[in-house]
Formats: sequence, C-alpha cells, structure tokens
Amino acid sequence: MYALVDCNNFFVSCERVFRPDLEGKPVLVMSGNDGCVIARSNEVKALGIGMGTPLFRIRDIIEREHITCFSTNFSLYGDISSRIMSLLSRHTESLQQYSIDEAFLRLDHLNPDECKPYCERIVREIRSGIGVPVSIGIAHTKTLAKVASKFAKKHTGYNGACSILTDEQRVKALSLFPIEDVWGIGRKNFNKMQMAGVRTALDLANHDEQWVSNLFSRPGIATWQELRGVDCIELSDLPEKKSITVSRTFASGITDRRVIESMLADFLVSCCEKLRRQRSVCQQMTIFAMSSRFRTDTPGHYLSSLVSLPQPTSNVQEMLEYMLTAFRREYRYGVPYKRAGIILSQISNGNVVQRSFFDERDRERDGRIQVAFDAVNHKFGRNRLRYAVQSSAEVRKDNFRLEHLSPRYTTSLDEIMTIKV
DNA sequence: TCTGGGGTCCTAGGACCC
DNA sequence: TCTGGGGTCCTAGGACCC
Repeated sequence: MYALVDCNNFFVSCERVFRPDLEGKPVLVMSGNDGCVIARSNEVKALGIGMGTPLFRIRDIIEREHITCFSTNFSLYGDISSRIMSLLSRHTESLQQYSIDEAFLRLDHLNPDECKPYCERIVREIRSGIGVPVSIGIAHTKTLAKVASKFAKKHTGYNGACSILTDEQRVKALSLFPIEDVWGIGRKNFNKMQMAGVRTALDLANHDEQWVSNLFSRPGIATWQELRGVDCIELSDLPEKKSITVSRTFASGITDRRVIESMLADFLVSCCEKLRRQRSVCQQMTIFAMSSRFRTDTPGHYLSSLVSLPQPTSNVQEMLEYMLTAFRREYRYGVPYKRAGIILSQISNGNVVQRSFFDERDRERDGRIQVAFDAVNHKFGRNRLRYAVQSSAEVRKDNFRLEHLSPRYTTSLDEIMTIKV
C-alpha cells in the first residue's frame, strides 16, 4: 500500500507560514528573474492565471485583484520541505521523496481500513507542526495514489486523505478522472489519446494490452498497468544525482565577457558544492550561455561547450581553469547573453577515482586547498571566501531581478522573525 | 521592456565489434 | 553483376515530471 503525500500550492503555502495574514487571499510565486508564475494559491487559480504565465502579461490583473507576489525563495522552500520529509519519515519504514513537495510512503504495517484515519492524522500533524496544508492519496499503485491525492485535494470532505482500495472505488475514481491529469500522460501522449477517443483514465484502463502497446512504448504501458492496479513503477531511492545544473536568466542581456565569466564561476562553485555534498566527482562539464529566444533585433547565439575532464574531480580551481578556457574559445563579442549555466555530468563515487597515468596535477595540494577553503566558509559563512573571478555583490544586484523576496526566516539568523510581546 | 530552473528515463541511430 | 548477420555501447534528443 502506498500513500502519496503532496503539499498544496507548496511555495505559496511556505510563504503563508510566516504571513498568516495572506490566508484566503490571492498569492503567487514567481520564477527566477521575476519572470513567470510558478506557484499559485487557489484564489489565483480561480482567476484563470495559468502556470508559467509571464508576469508582464498579467500586470493589470495583479493590480486589480491585489495579488501578493513573491520572488522565489528556495532557501525557505527547501528548508520547509526537509522538515516535512523528516516528520513523514517517522511514519513509515520506506519513504521515497519524489520532488520538493511530494513523497511516497509505504503503509505495509497498517490494515487497509486503518490507512485513511492514519493519514488524516499525518495531515493534521503537518498542518499544526509545520504550517503547510497537504493532501494524501492511498492506493495499491503509485499512479492510483496520485489520482487519489487529487481527489483529496479537491474535495474538503475527505479531510485531506482519500483512498482507492476496492475495485469499485478504482472504477468510479478513474471514470471521473480526465486522461490528461494522469501521472505520465504529457502533451504528446494526450494528443494520441484524444485521437483515439480516450477521454478518462478509465477509457485507457479498459483497453487491452495489444491496443496499448501498439500506441505507446514502455512508459505508457507501465501507466496503463498501474491504472489497472498492477504495481510496476519503481522509483529509485538513490539520492545521488546523475547530473547537476546551476543556471540563471539575467535581468537583461549581458555582453561584458568578464561579467558573464564571473556569473559562470558562481554557478560552477554552487555545482561543486552540491557535488561534494553527495561525495561525488564528475568527469564532464557543459558550459552554456544563450541570447534571448524572444528577441530578433539583437544578434543571437547559443553557446554550448562540453569539456571532458582528464580524470573525475570535484575540485573548483581545476574546473574553473577548464571552464574559462572553454568559455573564452566560444564567447562572441557583442551578443547580449540572457541566460547561462553549468551542467556537471558523468558523476561517480568520489571515494574510488581512477587516476590518469599521464596526470601532472598536484592533486594532494588541490585537495588540501579545497578542504581549507570549505572549512573557512563553513566557519564564517557561505561564500565568505571566494575566487577572484567570481561576481561582486553589485554585479549580482544589477543582473538578478528579485524584487519581492521574502526573508529566509528559517535558515538565516540575520533574517529571523522578531516578535514584540 | 518584460518569458524559470532542475531533474529522470527511454529510444533511435551511429559507431564499432566479431 | 554479385557485397551477411548478429551483436553492444554510446549519445543526443524527446518526453515526461515537479
């Protein structure tokens, strides 16, 4: 038995934890650069504002409806998320975090009729202990648990937890469930479904295997199986990332080579922090920078450079050297770069590194410098010690738009809430 | 003027092997 | 003139997720 715990309007709910005055009022959270809508309260959804809508298109609605807008505050959302996951882990032997605001729990230790009341208690516990509203779906497969959680979210009568246990419940639920809302059915598969006359999840589930495998390949067949109650989608609980990306869109296009380099250096430093946190090394790095896809009046360029490192590493200084060389080779003078980033790939375990016979780098020394560097930053604060090529505070202020950022209430002592009694 | 960021898995086709 | 058959590995791009 699976329970899917899904936070309601997660980023908005995180902001409301510290702004209870916004309960019941329209609130949205914007993407980086304050560009698009990435989270909406129910009140904003009711106004017909879609996910991903560019802010400049809804300026008038925002003003008219007094919508409160927040810049994205990942320090806050990440911290609230880990509090929820930690609370959930006390309720199961097997917790698989699926995204920042979702996790699957196995409830094998419960009888079927105990599941719903048990999950209702979890909902109340998270609401009162952390402040975030969640919905829980209970079923024999992950896909059906997802379906159940949508019902729990939509109808308050469920008290936050909905279960699909019997076959009658399954058939009833699927007959009411639009095919495009099924987990695993994206835009392309939805088009195919429409052409085939499949409108609800039940329509799909009722087709036979031959029909399904003619139309879809492996992932589609797995979804069909799961809707019929056959548990077949395995989530790996490997926490190690297979690729690590840090990228940003800038407030306006950057032409100054040194400014872009300083940003890329920042991105690389964050990538390597994430890499070292999971005790991994990587052997490949992609550097990219691109002009705006929406502009035709300025020179466009998509810069992408793949660097294969001589041996797996997580050393910032070494990677900075390769990054700058590769970037300078591809950089085009006069192009306004609007977005840039670093991707690390070919990631492997940092404890077993195959050294190269021809390597001339003093890696013992690199390693000692890195350890000292990390120790200083651990003691005196993140980014206190920086490479000279990294950006200055003024450069960051000029190039990242974050005009409605809430405080990092739970992760920065300088920004903690003060209460007057 | 203004349009996000970070992932995973699958598959087709190329390169290569005997 | 006629030019096999059966594999594996790798990678880029597509599709999907949040």
